[in-house]
Amino acid sequence: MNSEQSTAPERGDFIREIVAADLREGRVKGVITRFPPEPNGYLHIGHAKAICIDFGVARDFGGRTNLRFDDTNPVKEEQEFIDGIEADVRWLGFDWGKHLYFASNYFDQLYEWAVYLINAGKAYVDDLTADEIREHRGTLTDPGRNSPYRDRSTAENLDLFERMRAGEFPDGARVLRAKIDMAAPNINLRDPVMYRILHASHPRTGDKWCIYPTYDYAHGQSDAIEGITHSLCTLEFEIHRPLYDWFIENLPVPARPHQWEFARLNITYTVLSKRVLKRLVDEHYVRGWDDPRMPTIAGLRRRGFPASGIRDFVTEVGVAKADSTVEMAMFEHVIRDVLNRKALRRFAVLSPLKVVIENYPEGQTEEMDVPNSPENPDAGTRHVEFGRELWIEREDFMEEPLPKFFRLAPGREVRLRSAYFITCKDVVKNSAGEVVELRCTYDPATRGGDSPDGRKPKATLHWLSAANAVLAEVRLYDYLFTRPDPGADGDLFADVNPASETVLQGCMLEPALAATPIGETVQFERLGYFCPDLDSSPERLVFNRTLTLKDGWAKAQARG
RNA sequence: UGGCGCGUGGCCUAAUGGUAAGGCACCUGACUCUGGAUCAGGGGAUUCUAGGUUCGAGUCCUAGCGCGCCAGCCA
Repeated sequence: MNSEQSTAPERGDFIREIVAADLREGRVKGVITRFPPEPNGYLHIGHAKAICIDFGVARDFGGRTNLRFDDTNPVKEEQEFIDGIEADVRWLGFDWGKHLYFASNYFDQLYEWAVYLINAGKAYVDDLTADEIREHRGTLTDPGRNSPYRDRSTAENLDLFERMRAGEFPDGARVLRAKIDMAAPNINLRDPVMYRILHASHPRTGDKWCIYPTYDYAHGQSDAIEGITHSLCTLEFEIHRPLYDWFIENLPVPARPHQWEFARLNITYTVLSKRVLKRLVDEHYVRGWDDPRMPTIAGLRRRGFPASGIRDFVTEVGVAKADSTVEMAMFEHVIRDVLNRKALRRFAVLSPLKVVIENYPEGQTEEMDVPNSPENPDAGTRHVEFGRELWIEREDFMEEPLPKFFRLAPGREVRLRSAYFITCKDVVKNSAGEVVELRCTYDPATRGGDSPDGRKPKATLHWLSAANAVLAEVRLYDYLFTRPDPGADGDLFADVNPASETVLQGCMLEPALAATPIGETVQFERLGYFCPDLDSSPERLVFNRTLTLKDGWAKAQARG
């Protein structure tokens, strides 16, 4: 995925146009981008957009992409997240080769450069507390005031900074700040903090450091060290660019990376904020970061959404600078498009209703040939056992059919897919009046699903032989939130959809489905796309519904 | 209120000064052994507003309005 020698697209999104121009006009000789996650949680589909852009742009111009962890805050970061993020990027289909880096690799260099700035009179140690610093910063409209420690001598700054590093001071006692302009209209330029004291051990550097660089100080220089030509990120960092540029211009860095910002992804009926996702996990609204309802990469994977579909979605959405919220329907459309072409068809009955074929010989079975994929004849056919006792979907029968209901009803004939036409002769009920069994007859002349006399039933049902269907649990998923704009009028957590998961027991599957590998999504005919859950085992099959099929009947019903 | 950015059908995106285009969604119809898929068609935009430059403006200029982001020792 990263080694294609391709030519630049003649016209792409605004970022690709910039890159093409930089190449054409000789500002850069090649293209190196980077994907820079902080390992403080799991990646979500918003990150997938960034990943596709970072790796996609480099690939389109024959360049390369580094995976660099921006691990500058050890109190929030964990090895678990590093591992998870690597796995997610890889699963999405991207390869950083040997270019795996960590901002923490540059801690020594960053420290040296901090000293360089102190010597240049452009950084100072501040003894103000966090509250005092905030107070001195001013507001959006009022300029800030200089710290009383702003004009310390270089010698004193050097001494204090060295002692900060040596661990002489407790957390929060002092910080190193860039000396820029406390009256700058851009608040990021009001003497931003470069280093803070954090007596915390780091997943990578252990206890070597007790002072850590801030993201603002570390990011641009890390890009410079790696020779990143185009530092792509989301819009909220736009206002920080002048600060990155200030560091780059005032430090003897080996290269001058340029940052370009694009709008982050938003999708209706879900939320793409690490902070909120973490709360959903911590407060048990979901079972974990990889819960199939989560918009995390791990959740999407577990839910059965193919990586290629996620990539296609990002392409479909495009890259621009205007804030936008994409409808979930667009995501689902792209996923269905991929799955319709790729997914093998299988039979499964989620809510089984017994059917007895009265005129079918007792004890007889047949192997029916059923296509694996009508979209792709090369996928061949498989055998599905037919017998006297069958399961059909409870919803496929109505004792008193509504006007536009085409499926089975007393006296009506329907087709069982790739099998026979059957006609409902009788309805068996229990003492509560519930339908528990249908007595039907079949037409032996319709074997395979076609009638020699040209009869065409208005409905075709999926079915399973009661004798060999296997039992499974099936989990149905719906939107995580009840409204397209969760939290828009108040508490976001009050908008969590209480019916986002429905667990069905006693579902019947085609026996072959028991061997479906994790990671494969199949279509249960007429029902939707499903995949085995991580909880699934040969002893206890568990399937997730990835997505339903588009359902005109359900839509008409909902419309009334 | 200061700074930065952004305003194109319900949603996303295109146009590179020359007849506002495409996808999603929605609505018809055709076809169909998945009420799926596919195919054909349809409705829907005074390009935020007002001025200006120009033979010609979604695009350039000015002003206004609206929205987003920034006052972490988070990223």
